[in-house]
Amino acid sequence: MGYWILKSDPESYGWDNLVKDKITTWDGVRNYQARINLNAMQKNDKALIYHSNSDKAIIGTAKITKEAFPDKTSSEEGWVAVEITAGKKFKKPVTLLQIKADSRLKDIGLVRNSRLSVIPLSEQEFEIITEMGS
DNA sequence: GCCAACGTTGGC
DNA sequence: GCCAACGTTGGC
Repeated sequence: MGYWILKSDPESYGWDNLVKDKITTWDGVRNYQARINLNAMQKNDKALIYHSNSDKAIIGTAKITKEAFPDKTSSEEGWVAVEITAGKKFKKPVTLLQIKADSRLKDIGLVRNSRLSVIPLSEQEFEIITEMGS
Protein backbone atom coordinates (compact mmCIF):
# COMPACT_ATOMS: atom_id res chain seq x y z
CA MET A 1 0.00 0.00 0.00
CA GLY A 2 1.36 3.37 -1.04
CA TYR A 3 0.63 6.81 0.32
CA TRP A 4 0.86 10.04 -1.64
CA ILE A 5 0.18 13.73 -1.66
CA LEU A 6 -1.39 15.10 -4.83
CA LYS A 7 -1.00 18.79 -5.26
CA SER A 8 -3.52 20.89 -7.09
CA ASP A 9 -4.29 24.49 -7.67
CA PRO A 10 -7.87 25.02 -6.45
CA GLU A 11 -8.27 27.73 -9.08
CA SER A 12 -8.03 25.15 -11.84
CA TYR A 13 -9.08 21.86 -10.25
CA GLY A 14 -9.46 21.43 -6.53
CA TRP A 15 -11.16 19.33 -3.90
CA ASP A 16 -14.64 20.61 -4.72
CA ASN A 17 -14.26 19.60 -8.34
CA LEU A 18 -13.16 16.15 -7.29
CA VAL A 19 -16.16 15.73 -4.99
CA LYS A 20 -18.50 16.85 -7.74
CA ASP A 21 -16.93 14.52 -10.30
CA LYS A 22 -16.64 11.64 -7.79
CA ILE A 23 -13.97 10.11 -9.99
CA THR A 24 -11.43 11.98 -12.02
CA THR A 25 -8.42 11.39 -14.22
CA TRP A 26 -5.40 12.98 -12.61
CA ASP A 27 -3.58 14.05 -15.73
CA GLY A 28 -1.45 16.88 -17.02
CA VAL A 29 1.60 15.99 -14.96
CA ARG A 30 4.66 17.05 -16.94
CA ASN A 31 7.43 16.53 -14.51
CA TYR A 32 9.81 13.60 -14.58
CA GLN A 33 10.03 13.05 -10.83
CA ALA A 34 6.26 13.26 -10.48
CA ARG A 35 5.90 10.79 -13.33
CA ILE A 36 8.06 8.24 -11.55
CA ASN A 37 5.75 8.57 -8.56
CA LEU A 38 2.62 8.21 -10.69
CA ASN A 39 4.02 5.05 -12.19
CA ALA A 40 4.64 3.67 -8.72
CA MET A 41 1.01 4.03 -7.67
CA GLN A 42 -1.14 0.97 -7.17
CA LYS A 43 -4.87 0.65 -7.22
CA ASN A 44 -6.32 1.37 -3.75
CA ASP A 45 -3.32 3.41 -2.65
CA LYS A 46 -4.29 6.35 -0.50
CA ALA A 47 -3.62 9.98 -1.26
CA LEU A 48 -4.02 13.37 0.34
CA ILE A 49 -5.23 16.32 -1.70
CA TYR A 50 -3.22 19.48 -1.17
CA HIS A 51 -4.27 22.91 -2.33
CA SER A 52 -1.43 25.20 -3.29
CA ASN A 53 -1.49 28.99 -3.58
CA SER A 54 -4.50 30.45 -1.77
CA ASP A 55 -5.16 27.59 0.68
CA LYS A 56 -1.76 25.98 1.21
CA ALA A 57 -3.37 23.12 3.11
CA ILE A 58 -4.29 19.49 2.80
CA ILE A 59 -8.04 19.34 2.36
CA GLY A 60 -8.94 15.69 2.40
CA THR A 61 -8.17 12.15 1.36
CA ALA A 62 -8.52 10.33 -1.91
CA LYS A 63 -8.05 6.83 -3.24
CA ILE A 64 -6.34 5.63 -6.37
CA THR A 65 -8.90 3.78 -8.47
CA LYS A 66 -6.75 3.06 -11.49
CA GLU A 67 -2.98 2.86 -11.70
CA ALA A 68 -0.89 4.65 -14.29
CA PHE A 69 -2.01 4.65 -17.91
CA PRO A 70 -1.03 6.84 -20.88
CA ASP A 71 -2.05 10.47 -20.45
CA LYS A 72 -4.32 11.29 -23.38
CA THR A 73 -3.86 15.01 -22.85
CA SER A 74 -0.28 14.72 -24.02
CA SER A 75 0.82 14.30 -27.60
CA GLU A 76 4.15 12.99 -26.38
CA GLU A 77 4.84 9.41 -25.46
CA GLY A 78 5.55 8.45 -21.91
CA TRP A 79 3.43 10.76 -19.80
CA VAL A 80 0.93 9.00 -17.59
CA ALA A 81 -2.20 9.71 -15.61
CA VAL A 82 -4.01 7.91 -12.80
CA GLU A 83 -7.64 7.82 -11.78
CA ILE A 84 -8.72 8.83 -8.28
CA THR A 85 -11.87 9.20 -6.26
CA ALA A 86 -12.59 11.55 -3.38
CA GLY A 87 -12.30 10.17 0.12
CA LYS A 88 -13.09 12.07 3.28
CA LYS A 89 -12.84 15.79 3.69
CA PHE A 90 -10.79 16.83 6.70
CA LYS A 91 -12.71 18.45 9.54
CA LYS A 92 -9.84 20.87 9.78
CA PRO A 93 -7.54 21.36 6.82
CA VAL A 94 -3.91 20.70 7.70
CA THR A 95 -1.97 23.77 6.71
CA LEU A 96 1.53 23.94 5.38
CA LEU A 97 2.50 25.86 8.50
CA GLN A 98 1.29 23.02 10.71
CA ILE A 99 3.20 20.51 8.64
CA LYS A 100 6.35 22.58 8.76
CA ALA A 101 5.98 22.98 12.51
CA ASP A 102 5.86 19.23 13.09
CA SER A 103 9.32 17.74 13.33
CA ARG A 104 8.00 14.31 12.34
CA LEU A 105 7.07 15.72 8.93
CA LYS A 106 10.33 17.53 8.25
CA ASP A 107 11.42 15.16 5.51
CA ILE A 108 8.38 14.97 3.30
CA GLY A 109 8.69 16.25 -0.23
CA LEU A 110 6.04 18.88 0.35
CA VAL A 111 8.45 20.70 2.63
CA ARG A 112 11.71 19.79 0.90
CA ASN A 113 10.63 20.45 -2.66
CA SER A 114 7.56 22.61 -2.81
CA ARG A 115 7.33 22.35 -6.56
CA LEU A 116 6.88 18.61 -6.84
CA SER A 117 3.25 17.85 -7.62
CA VAL A 118 3.13 14.15 -6.72
CA ILE A 119 4.82 13.40 -3.43
CA PRO A 120 5.38 10.00 -1.77
CA LEU A 121 4.56 9.57 1.92
CA SER A 122 5.28 6.90 4.46
CA GLU A 123 2.38 5.24 6.24
CA GLN A 124 3.33 7.02 9.46
CA GLU A 125 3.39 10.40 7.78
CA PHE A 126 0.00 9.72 6.23
CA GLU A 127 -1.43 8.74 9.62
CA ILE A 128 0.03 11.79 11.35
CA ILE A 129 -1.50 14.17 8.83
CA THR A 130 -4.84 12.37 8.78
CA GLU A 131 -4.91 12.57 12.57
CA MET A 132 -4.18 16.28 12.49
CA GLY A 133 -7.06 16.83 10.09
CA SER A 134 -9.73 15.05 12.08
C1' DG B 1 2.90 41.42 -6.65
C1' DC B 2 7.42 39.83 -5.75
C1' DC B 3 10.95 36.72 -5.73
C1' DA B 4 13.32 32.24 -4.85
C1' DA B 5 13.71 27.64 -6.44
C1' DC B 6 13.51 24.55 -9.82
C1' DG B 7 13.20 22.60 -14.57
C1' DT B 8 13.93 23.18 -19.39
C1' DT B 9 15.90 25.02 -23.42
C1' DG B 10 19.32 26.38 -26.54
C1' DG B 11 23.84 28.35 -27.82
C1' DC B 12 28.45 27.27 -27.75
C1' DG C 1 28.22 18.25 -22.27
C1' DC C 2 28.17 22.68 -19.94
C1' DC C 3 25.92 26.60 -18.45
C1' DA C 4 23.36 30.91 -19.04
C1' DA C 5 18.83 32.47 -19.99
C1' DC C 6 14.30 31.89 -19.60
C1' DG C 7 9.66 30.26 -18.00
C1' DT C 8 6.84 28.38 -14.37
C1' DT C 9 5.47 27.36 -9.87
C1' DG C 10 4.32 28.40 -5.39
C1' DG C 11 5.27 30.56 -0.81
C1' DC C 12 5.20 34.83 1.30
